[in-house]
Order: sequence, then structure tokens, then C-alpha cells
Amino acid sequence: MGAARPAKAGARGEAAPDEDAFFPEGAPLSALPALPVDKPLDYLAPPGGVRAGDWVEAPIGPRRALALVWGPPSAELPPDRLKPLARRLDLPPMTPETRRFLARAADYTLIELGQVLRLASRAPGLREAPRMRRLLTLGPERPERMTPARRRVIAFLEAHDGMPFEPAELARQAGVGPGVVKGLEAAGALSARLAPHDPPFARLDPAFAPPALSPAQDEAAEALRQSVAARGYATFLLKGVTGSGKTEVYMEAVAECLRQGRQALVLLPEIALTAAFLDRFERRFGARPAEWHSAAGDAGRRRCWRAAASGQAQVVVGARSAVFLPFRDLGLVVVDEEHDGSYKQEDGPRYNARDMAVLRAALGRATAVLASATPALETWANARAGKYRRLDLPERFGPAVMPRMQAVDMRRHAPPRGEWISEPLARAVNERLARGEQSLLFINRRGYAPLTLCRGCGAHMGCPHCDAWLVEHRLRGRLVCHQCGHSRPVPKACPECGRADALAALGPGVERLAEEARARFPKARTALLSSDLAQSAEQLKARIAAIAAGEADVIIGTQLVAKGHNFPLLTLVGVIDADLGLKGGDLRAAEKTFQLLRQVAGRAGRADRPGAALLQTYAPDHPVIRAILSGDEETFWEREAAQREAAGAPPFGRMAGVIVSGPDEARVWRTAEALARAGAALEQAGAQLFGPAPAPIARIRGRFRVRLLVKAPRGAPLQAALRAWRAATRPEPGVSVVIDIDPQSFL
DNA sequence: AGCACGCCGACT
DNA sequence: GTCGGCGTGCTC
Repeated sequence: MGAARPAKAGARGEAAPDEDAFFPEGAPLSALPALPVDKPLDYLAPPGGVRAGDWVEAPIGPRRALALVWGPPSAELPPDRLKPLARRLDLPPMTPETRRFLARAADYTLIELGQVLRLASRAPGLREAPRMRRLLTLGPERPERMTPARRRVIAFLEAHDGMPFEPAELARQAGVGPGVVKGLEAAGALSARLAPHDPPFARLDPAFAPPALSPAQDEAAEALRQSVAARGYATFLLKGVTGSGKTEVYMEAVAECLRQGRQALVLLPEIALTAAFLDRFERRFGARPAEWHSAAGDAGRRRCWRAAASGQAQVVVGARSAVFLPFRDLGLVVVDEEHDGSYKQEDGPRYNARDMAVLRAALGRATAVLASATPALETWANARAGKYRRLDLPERFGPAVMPRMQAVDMRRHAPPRGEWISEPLARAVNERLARGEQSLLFINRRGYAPLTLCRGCGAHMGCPHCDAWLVEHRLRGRLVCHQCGHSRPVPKACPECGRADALAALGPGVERLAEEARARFPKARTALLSSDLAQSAEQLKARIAAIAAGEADVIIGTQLVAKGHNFPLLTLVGVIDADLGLKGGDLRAAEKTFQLLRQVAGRAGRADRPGAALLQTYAPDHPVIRAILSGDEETFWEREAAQREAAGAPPFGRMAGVIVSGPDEARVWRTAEALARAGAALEQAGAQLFGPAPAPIARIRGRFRVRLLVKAPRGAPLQAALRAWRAATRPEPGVSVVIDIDPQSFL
């Protein structure tokens, strides 16, 4: 996310200057339907009039759509051609801040403005009247005829001190039939009132249970508190390893936000992690926040959306799409584990919730907090450039931030053919076994073996849809393509030459490594952890928890172990192939490997009991390996940033990936070349175009794919230029051109 | 998002 | 000759 400057006029769909303009019945106005239109359409105000920001129902073709009153009419059509809006909806109006945010988000992500409104209104039942229910309390009168059943109802209500009940619930609790309650109400002994069906969220108390903070935590918390209290824009990078207390620190920012009477949003990358977070939240503030994620259900989403819009929900905790909720007054956005790839929406409208969070804070005079132990390169670069304020949390229990890191030079310690655990690593594991401690053997490759080769004719088992090799999954008895998911049974004989028993499995996967570990450490209890072995997310979590609690001595795992769960008994991490991922054309390979290996190695030991990590490598002098060994991440990031600039690859900030794909290779290539030729138009706008790369054309899921890259200096109108450029080139039939504004996807 | 319009393939 | 595939465009 680039600089967070205040809103600038001129962007498409900018909120009208007259922010709460009133439009009396019949007056022309513009309103934005929640469908993929790229600008508001003109309508006439409905009976009773409307204001900018009001939710309405707009006729669109033969249908009616949810829409938002945007501002004065564009006057592109004469007023006699305009249709009147159907009606004003009983929903809290959208604030000018949120409207400006939606406009800028559309501009930044190249998503149609109406589609962004749709993201902001994805809750069920918005066009229906809010559901109400009848509640009964004790009325002023007593009934003339008193019966035992009636007495029970009255006594029950008296005992509950004015608390209201639904009729059916009251009858059940008082142990009477529904007729008794009805009779009492008719006699005037009970009075009824209507209340919203969705109960309000419990009030949160910022003073409920403030934790004792370390001096370093308190310093960071104070910086955040001051920023929230100042009610202006700022973004912080809150950096600290697991266990440094990041969560406690940003919870204090939430507390200050509550004291300010503004709303806070906490984005979490994984729904699976929310339950633990919610418990923690409740212990701090005495009640649970509103939740926003797909698993919350229709009722939950409706309740959360309305409470966010009305301001009743003080804090919303949610997945990435929560960033588009129409908050009434958002004062703080926290993005936890900001480097996490799941903040990126890849299907349908493409956006990165982390970037949207920063944009939203900038336009709403709010504080954004990006929390991570391993920030994304672009976040790190933004902090270095002074756009984000950086807060570093040291380890609470002393300087032992990372485990002792050591390389095992595989050129000197090569294991025998068909094995992958070196002697030094085996020794280290045996030491742990003797002490009753856990070891983790890490290999970032699922399955048994990455390559199956015929010893007879040399044929390798490739995917019929991609160029990728098929990976043998021995536990499933299948060959699987990790690119496209295609799978087939493991053949008995070579499909090329027909020779039986000639197929050889080459290279290690996690299943094979587990086999080797069991043979190598026969007395140890081994456990295999791989995402494709789990039946369900729940089951996987339970399994990880059991292993973390000590059910295994040697864990053999894929990158799944890098995230989430802590392993308190773990004191050794052995990285089987630290070089994996450093090869290949991915510009982000070094950065990704660096982060992954640090995260995995960081699982070893705890702050008070540092562990060790052994990296098996054939290239101990590779800069990435050296950076991981030295732990000097600042230098590493500096180098990565500089190298990208030197290579002419877009550095940071304003850039876009352009994905050209289709089923016909020649058509995809011709379209990519046509786009490249039209790049002159981009260059006039100060942008540069890279590609298409001369490398062989990629095949993914049966479609050919070519990538182009566009970069523009800060301040260049990249979005507008991209729009014009794309419009100027007609893709060949069947070819699609997708512009991806987020850097993570294409680097 | 729907829905109509429109231009090329296989068919009673 | 037509029926129908879904690519493209429009909705105030």
C-alpha cells in the first residue's frame, strides 16, 4: 500500500462535496447500485426525499437492486429519462468517510465502484425491515381475576426485576400455557413492546482487566494509545516475535478506542484462530466482540453488519471482507499477521485487506496497526520509507529471539543415496530423544516423492494438463499434480514402455522422510503432519494440539507447522532442504524462503529455553541462507529491496500485474504481445511495462498464462492509465486479461 | 448481477 | 435452412 494521502479530488466516483445533501421527492440525484457498474447512475428521489448516504432500492432494468444515494446527478441523461428510486430503506446511512473509502478502494483495486459497494453490503436481509420480536414486561395493572397460574407468571416477572421476555419464553419459564400469558396481556397486567430481533452486542469495558505490561510493551502501547486518542491518521508496523506480546499491546489500542467512543476492527487471517482470540478478548474486555466471517451464518452476519453500521458494535473481529463493513465511526484497524497471504482475495474482485485497512484508516482519520513477526517486504519498505511508524517489541524474557542457527554443509555430510537425514542432524535428534525433548524435521514438500521415473525408458510421470511433475502420494496410492490437482492411481507399469516394476520414486517428500525417520529413530514416536492428511480443519487442529502436548518425539512436517500452534516441548528444528524454493524464477523466492525458514526455525524452543535449528544446505554461502543463519534480517531486507530496484523489477508501491490467460496458446501470446505494443500509452502516463517474459508460457489448469508487469512512479495516475490501456487492446477470442493490483500475487 | 443481443457450429 | 452455444454490453 502506497502513501496514505488524504482523499484527492478527481478520482472516479469521488463522494460528492455536499456530503449530506438532501434530495426532496422527484429531485434528480445519483445513486450507486450494488452491482458491477463503474459509476453511480442518475435517478429521481423517492417519496419523503433522501440524503446522500441513504440506502435505497433502485430499479435497474426489469429488477430492483440495493443501492446507495451518492450525490448530485451526473446529468448525463435528461431528467425525463430518469426512473424514481423505489424506496428508502430503514438502514443506518453510510458515512461520507466510508463512501470516500469505497471510491478510493475501487480506484486502487480497479474493481467497479458498484462491486465495491456490493462487498460493503454482503449481509442477508438488508432490504427487509429489521426483524422485530414482542417483549413482555409487568404492566401497571393487576388482573381482577387471579388464578394460581397467573400468580406464577407475575411472581416470575417480579423475581426478574423488570427484565423483558418473549411470550413463549415467559410461559415456558413460568410453567404455564401460552393462553395464560395471552390472557394476562389482554387484562392489561402485561405490557408488550417491540424490540429488534437481533440482540445488541454486550458493552465492552476498557478497564475490565488491563494486563501488566513489560516496559517495552507499555512503550509501544502508549504510542498506539496516543495515536488513537489523537483521532488522526497513522499506520504502525508492530513487529515482534511470537511470545513478545503483540496482541496485548494492540488490545490496549482497542481499549483506548473504546474510551474514545469509536469503533475498532481487528482482522485475523484464519478463522481457525479466532476462537482462541475471542476467549482472550473476553478476558480483557469482559465480553465478546462482534464477529464477521463466512462461518458466522446468516443471522450472525446480519446482526454484525447492522451493529457495525449503527455503531452499536464497538469492536468487530473478522476475516478480510470485514474491512468493507460500513462502520459508523471506525477509529482503529488492526491487521494481525499482516504478512499472511490469506488477506488477499484472489477469486472475483481482487484486493488485499491489509492495503484496504491502511486506506480506510487514512480516509477515516483512524489508526492502522499492522502486526507481524515477519512483516511483508512491502510493509517493511513502507516503514523504512517513513510511511509507517515502526514499533519493535523485544522478546520479553531476554535477548533469545531466535534459536541457535547452524548450517549443515551437505557437500561434506551427504547422506547415502535415497536418504536425506545427515549425520549431524541425526546426532542432534538423538540428543533430544535422550533428553525427552521434541524434534521437528521440516520439508516443504507434500507427498512421498516429487518425481517418478521409469528406469526402463527414462519417461517421467508428468501432468497431462500442466508441465509439472506428478507427485507420488503413497498413503493415498495416487500420483497428484500439485499445480492443478489432477490425480491418477500409481501405475503398475510404465505407461510409455509398458515395463512392470521399473518405476522409481526420486527425491524426498514428507511421507518418505517420515519413513526414513522411523527407520533411523526406531524407538522414537514419530508423527507426520501434512495438510493433505487431515480429514478436516478441526481434526487437524486436534492432532496438532495432541502432538504439541507431547504425543510424539519426532515431528515430520510441511510448512503447515510454521503457522499458528506453538510446540512448547520442541527444542530442535531440522530443515531437510533449506535450498528448496531458492531456485526457480520466482522473484519473491528469496523473500518467501527467508520468511518461511525463520518461521519454522522459530518454533524451536521458547524464549526462556532457546532451541536449535539445523539447516541442511548445499549452498551455505547463499545470501538467503547466510541471512537466516546470522539472523540479520534488516540487512537482508535492505539487500532484497536494493536488488529488486537494480533488476528493474518494480520495487514497491504502485504497480500491477497483468495476467493474460486462455485455452489457446497462440491467442494468449498474441494478446500479450498486442498489450505490450500498446504499452506506449502507459509510458506516456509515466508508467513502464515489463514482459511478456521470454520464458516458456505457463500452463495452469489447462489454460495458458502469460504475465506482464506495470510499474509507475509515485503520483503517476496508474489506475487511469491501466484502464485506458486495457480498453485499447482487444483480447483475442477466449483470452482473458486480468489486472491484479496487489504486488504479492505476481512477484 | 441478470438479461438481451449477436455471431458461428451441428442438426431435425 | 434453423437452434443454440456463451462472449459482449447495458442497466439511469
